[in-house]
Amino acid sequence: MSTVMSLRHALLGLLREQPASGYDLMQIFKLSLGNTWPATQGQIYPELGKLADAGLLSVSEQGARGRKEYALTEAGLAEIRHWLLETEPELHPRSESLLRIFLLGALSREESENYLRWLTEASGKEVATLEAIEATSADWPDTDLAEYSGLALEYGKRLWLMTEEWSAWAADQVAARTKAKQDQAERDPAQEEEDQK
Amino acid sequence: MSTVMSLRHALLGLLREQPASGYDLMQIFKLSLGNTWPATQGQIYPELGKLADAGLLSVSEQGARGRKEYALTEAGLAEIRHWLLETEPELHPRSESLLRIFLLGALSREESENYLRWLTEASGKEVATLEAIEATSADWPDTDLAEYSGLALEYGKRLWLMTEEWSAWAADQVAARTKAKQDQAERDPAQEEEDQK
DNA sequence: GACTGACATGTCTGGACTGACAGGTCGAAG
DNA sequence: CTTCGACCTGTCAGTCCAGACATGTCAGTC
Repeated sequence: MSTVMSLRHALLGLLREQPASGYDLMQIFKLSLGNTWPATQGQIYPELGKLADAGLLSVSEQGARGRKEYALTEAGLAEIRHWLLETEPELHPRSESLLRIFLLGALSREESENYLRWLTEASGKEVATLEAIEATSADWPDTDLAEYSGLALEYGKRLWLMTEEWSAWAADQVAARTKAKQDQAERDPAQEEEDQK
Repeated sequence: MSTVMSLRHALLGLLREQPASGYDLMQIFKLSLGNTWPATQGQIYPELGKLADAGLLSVSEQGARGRKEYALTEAGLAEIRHWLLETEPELHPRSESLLRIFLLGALSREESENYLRWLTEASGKEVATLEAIEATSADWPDTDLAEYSGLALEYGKRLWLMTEEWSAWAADQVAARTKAKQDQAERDPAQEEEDQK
């Protein structure tokens, strides 16, 4: 009950704001937490059941169409606090993006540069998206979730801005080295074939 | 064979540089890729077997103590290239760090601020670690992996520097809001109890 | 000649996650 | 009155992965 499995904590955290059904939570995941912690039905419904069994949630209301509304219990709140305060954050998660960088050597220099240029563009779009969200956030309700969402939003903006700058720099680096190799090849044609490989 | 499972690509990528055994690869993972893509024995050995069965690797040498050295095949290289060029990068991976920010509202303001201050400090240490690694990188061999590792290193540095700055800013934000709420409470004592909760 | 430490390979259990499938209800519009 | 779309709940097969466990070999040294 302690290792990773943060879906559990995401659900508890959302239910801290207000009771909700599995269906409601799916919508919320799509709109708000989806980028941060994707989750599908196949996970949410069983997990809600387990959490209720464990006493971290209670079924606060049974509605139409078999709707079950869950509410956070004291034990549930304690579990969130325990996770935040007493378990160590994972500072080095698996990073597919970084892995791709490490493997870039398997491509030609042109292809690598293209990839990095594409990343620059994609990062710029992410920044724009987040700025658009920020613009609508003025009329958010004054809840804790909204306040801390604002901090998370700022983090996202800085992250993508950083990625945009870095990838532009990295693409330039690759391009510069391509050129250096070409110059070298002109000076010493015997090397040329090997460098192109 | 196409969805995620990037351990496969990490292994293929490392074997692109030179043939190695499962044991060798474990050491390399610990030292170099470990922060980016952790992997354990329990995963590496079965995966090598599968990759060899699929023809993406070949057993290039059988040594003492049952040692099996694997080498990348043409099909293996093609698979790396396919992954890099034709599969879409996951731009929004699960982020435990961000999830923690979203849930910070479950803590008191003091606790939240402490967490953010701790993060500032931890980020600073990460920057220092990466700078130390960078200092030793001057005498790295002049391979593709080394070149692209350099780009990845720079990414890491910028990421942690950004995190350091952001978390310091976020802690200040929380502190400022704490103060604002206190001032308000002094003006309107009836609200005090609710705000402290 | 016995011990130790690095070398080297694997298996197994159990939890997390994806993507697809399956089934049922209610309100409103045509 | 029927049909459609939104609502609402779940299951299942297959993969991925962590952590622990099990097994054995070789080189050097005391």
